[in-house]
Amino acid sequence: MATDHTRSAILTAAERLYADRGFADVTLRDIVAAADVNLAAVNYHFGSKDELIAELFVTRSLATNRERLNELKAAEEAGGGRAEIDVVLRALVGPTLRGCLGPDKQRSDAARFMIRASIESVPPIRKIKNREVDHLRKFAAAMKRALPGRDEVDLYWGLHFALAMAHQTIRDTERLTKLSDGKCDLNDVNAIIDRVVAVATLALTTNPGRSKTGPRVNVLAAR
Amino acid sequence: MATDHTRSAILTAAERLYADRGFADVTLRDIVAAADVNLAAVNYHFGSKDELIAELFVTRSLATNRERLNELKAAEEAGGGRAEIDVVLRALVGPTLRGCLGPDKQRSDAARFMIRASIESVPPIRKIKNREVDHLRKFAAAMKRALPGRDEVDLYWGLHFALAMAHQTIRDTERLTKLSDGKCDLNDVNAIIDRVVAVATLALTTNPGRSKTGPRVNVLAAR
DNA sequence: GTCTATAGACTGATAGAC
DNA sequence: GTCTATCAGTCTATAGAC
Repeated sequence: MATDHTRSAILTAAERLYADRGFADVTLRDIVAAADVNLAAVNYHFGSKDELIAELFVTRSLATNRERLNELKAAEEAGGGRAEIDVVLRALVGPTLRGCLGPDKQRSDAARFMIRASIESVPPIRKIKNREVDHLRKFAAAMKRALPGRDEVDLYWGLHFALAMAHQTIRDTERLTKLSDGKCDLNDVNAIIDRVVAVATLALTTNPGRSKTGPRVNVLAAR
Repeated sequence: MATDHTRSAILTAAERLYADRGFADVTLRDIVAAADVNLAAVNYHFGSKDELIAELFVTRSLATNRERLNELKAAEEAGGGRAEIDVVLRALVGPTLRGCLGPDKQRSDAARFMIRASIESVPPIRKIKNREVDHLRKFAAAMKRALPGRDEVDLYWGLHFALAMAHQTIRDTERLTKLSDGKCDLNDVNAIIDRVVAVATLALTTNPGRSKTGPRVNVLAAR
């Protein structure tokens, strides 16, 4: 523990470099040069390059998951063990979106690292994401409490689509900005959260065949 | 052109290997061994590993884009220059989803390669995807014709969310299957297309503050 | 224990003979 | 157009100094 400085210097430098230039472009030699430590120190402290990336990602995603569960728990306790569906969805996508988007967040190394992890999805990160299912089950359960009458399959699709909209917005900020010629404001995080929650809530609370326009709008219960 | 066989042998072997094992795990030496050609042939015919990947991806995604535009054009001609919004959205997400999901498609090298490209998103592929905006503008225009009264910003968000749901479904098949304990059928492509189109259509055709359950459901026009 | 220095195996890329 | 030989650069592993 005498020189824990080396370990944290590697973590700090790696997070910044990966955030700036991506996983493919940054070598261990770049990292140790920026951290001003020896090359072998990475292997000594983390075992391998992949484990270094995994440690960075686990730290940040554990924090997000904790925030999500805190929001959910607070909402359900306030509602006597049951929260409205839009509040549950807000607890699911809010922390992630707030952590990755927004004007000043753009400068945080941690935020930019998580965006990068979302875009590039290298093997060590994919491996960790696959273990996320247990965490999501808690939200599926809360959604079931919020909408006890809804078909279980529809709930899973609703959860899946809510995460899809949130993650794609983080991942593809640039494309939406270009496509809309800057008209879609990606800096107003709260407005984005509202949009995602609203669409997912609507999909989960509208009964099949109720739309006023389309002839075959079956919402979540298709076919 | 005497030995164009070498070139196509490399393409075929590379597509299969990348589909099977991902971009990170497959080396040029693996590819030339499978194609039974010389190592230097890859650099001679394609310039670099990245350009080989780019060529594979461009070929497949051009085919999908063509299919999308054909569907859109046919629908708008049938409707006298204007198609219903759900039909436009179906032309947008249908070809991609049909190309990547489904029971037998799971065996096609091309389909599995495109899934892999969607998941791993290596630099050469990201570069190509960034040029996709012009293609999407045609769909934004068709959506504007379908819903002339709708705020332009809402249309862009609707397009963005439709693509988000489609791509995440392709990317994260495994997670949804695990989360739902197999209850969500990822083999029924038509049902999935219906779901995605239905949610996106609903989001685009419902006026703010009309939901029957939530107190603050503003759909796409948030804040 | 902590860290340095160094070696080894592998990668993509290329020069030059054929 | 094809091939051999070889390049510089990468990650990983380890022997040994502090």
